[in-house]
Amino acid sequence: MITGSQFETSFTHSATRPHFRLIGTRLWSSRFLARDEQRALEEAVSSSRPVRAGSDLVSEGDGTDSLFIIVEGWACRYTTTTDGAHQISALLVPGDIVNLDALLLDRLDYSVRTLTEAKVVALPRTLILALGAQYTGIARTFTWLALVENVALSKLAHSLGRHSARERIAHLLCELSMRLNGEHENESRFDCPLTQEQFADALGLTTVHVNRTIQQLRKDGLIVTGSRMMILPDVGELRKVGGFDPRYLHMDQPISPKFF
Amino acid sequence: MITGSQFETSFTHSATRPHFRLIGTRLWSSRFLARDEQRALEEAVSSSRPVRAGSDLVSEGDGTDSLFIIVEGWACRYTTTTDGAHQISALLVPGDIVNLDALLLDRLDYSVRTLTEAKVVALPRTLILALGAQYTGIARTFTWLALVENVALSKLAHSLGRHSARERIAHLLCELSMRLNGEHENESRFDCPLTQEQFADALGLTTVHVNRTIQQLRKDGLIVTGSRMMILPDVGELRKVGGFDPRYLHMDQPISPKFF
DNA sequence: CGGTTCGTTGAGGCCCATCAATCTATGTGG
DNA sequence: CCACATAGATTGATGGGCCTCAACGAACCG
Repeated sequence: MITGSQFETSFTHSATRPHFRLIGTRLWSSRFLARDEQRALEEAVSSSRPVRAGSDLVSEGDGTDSLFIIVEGWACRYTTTTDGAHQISALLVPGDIVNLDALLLDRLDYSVRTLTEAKVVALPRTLILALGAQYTGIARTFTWLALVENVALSKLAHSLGRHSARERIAHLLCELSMRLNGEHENESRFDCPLTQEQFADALGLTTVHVNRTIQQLRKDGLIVTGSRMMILPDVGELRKVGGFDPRYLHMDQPISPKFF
Repeated sequence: MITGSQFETSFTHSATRPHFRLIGTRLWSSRFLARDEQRALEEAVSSSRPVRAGSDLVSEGDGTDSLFIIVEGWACRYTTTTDGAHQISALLVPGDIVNLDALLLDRLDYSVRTLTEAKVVALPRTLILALGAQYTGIARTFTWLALVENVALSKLAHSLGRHSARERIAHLLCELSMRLNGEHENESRFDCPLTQEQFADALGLTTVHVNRTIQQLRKDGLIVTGSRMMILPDVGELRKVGGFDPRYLHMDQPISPKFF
């Protein structure tokens, strides 16, 4: 197991090839970033570092000196209670920030573990804070990212509190499809490395019940699964099942002229 | 029902008595605020405005021009799905910010309704954004607030996904006790206006089951309820039942010297 | 005094958990 | 190349936590 502090020491903050690493990330596509602010962030990011599957990027209780961004692979944020039960609070795919909280909280309340082999880059916290003090757009971007995460967590709470197993699974699959593939009317397919146990931990269920419910969805023709491949033949129908409305993801970034 | 836009028009932004309104709020006690930044915020806040119980402060889909802070009374953030089920994602007590998301999102993904008569003050969004651009501490404070809300929502998700009804109720009561009264070893009591239906909506349960579980907690001597009064005779024991660890609330604000 | 809100109680049943076993795929070392 | 180990998916039997439906009681109020 890799603790956060051991982990980040092996990053090199070379300014040699700083470009293009952030392109496509949530961070990069913020509507609040001006061109020079994007460039400043690009120069703050470290080179990418490979991480093995199943290792902890950060652990509960850590104070971490860097924010990490997933460049390749999947990870998840999760909490553990005294009784040993896990709850995954976020699935992290390429472009997502791993530990936004580390920016201003000196104690993390969750752990983050890779679900596959992954590559991550690091942004030193103090550097981001300094950039945020200098560039308004950068400060706003990180606040915006935190607010968007809030919305996603509210949605998760609603799903866990008020939806059946079938609805929860359908909703999660619609969300993953949207985040990975964007808007699709009909078929959508993506590489999904999640085990049924991880589905269970994300949805507040047991693996047994996840299994049976997925079988039911398969039988209904709503999903098709191959080895790590997830196919949603009819996204529209699956959205109805899960009560999925993509707006909460705030993936579109329309510029309302009179916003400021 | 009062929509957000109708609502905020009736605020007056007089600079006559700007002091003391924010004292005790989460916002005010941020460790990131310097003295002059506190003063700048004080001057940005409107006079307080009374709101009737059961009225919506903001509604899903709104774009709202102000942030509201509860000065008196209780409210809740909640989401509704197509099938009509409610899920409360946050209980708001005096000092809490109602709609932090409105700062940078142009579409709210939840509604906020007062649970009692209440008084709120408003902070115009554009003014906060301007202050955030000018004062680093103010920008950081709002980011910090968003991050702390993140942690609370993760905790809620864990509770909904992995805890029994008994544990969820115990946990919520411990949280409310901590937020309202601070740290208590033994007895803690507070005015609790929540109906059992609202408990149910906050905990992902039905009113019937909340009722039976509360009765069990009463029988076990863990809670005593009078008219709107909630008494926790043994907070320590109740914390064990709910698996409650107050650190996630981030209410203490220790200054780690080398944080920046 | 009738209406409304909220709390309480009972009967019945389903969704999902629990426990445990089997099956399959993958990988690893001899 | 096979024996074996391991992770993950699947299946069955059983039970319990929580939901549903429905009714009633209690407190408050115009």
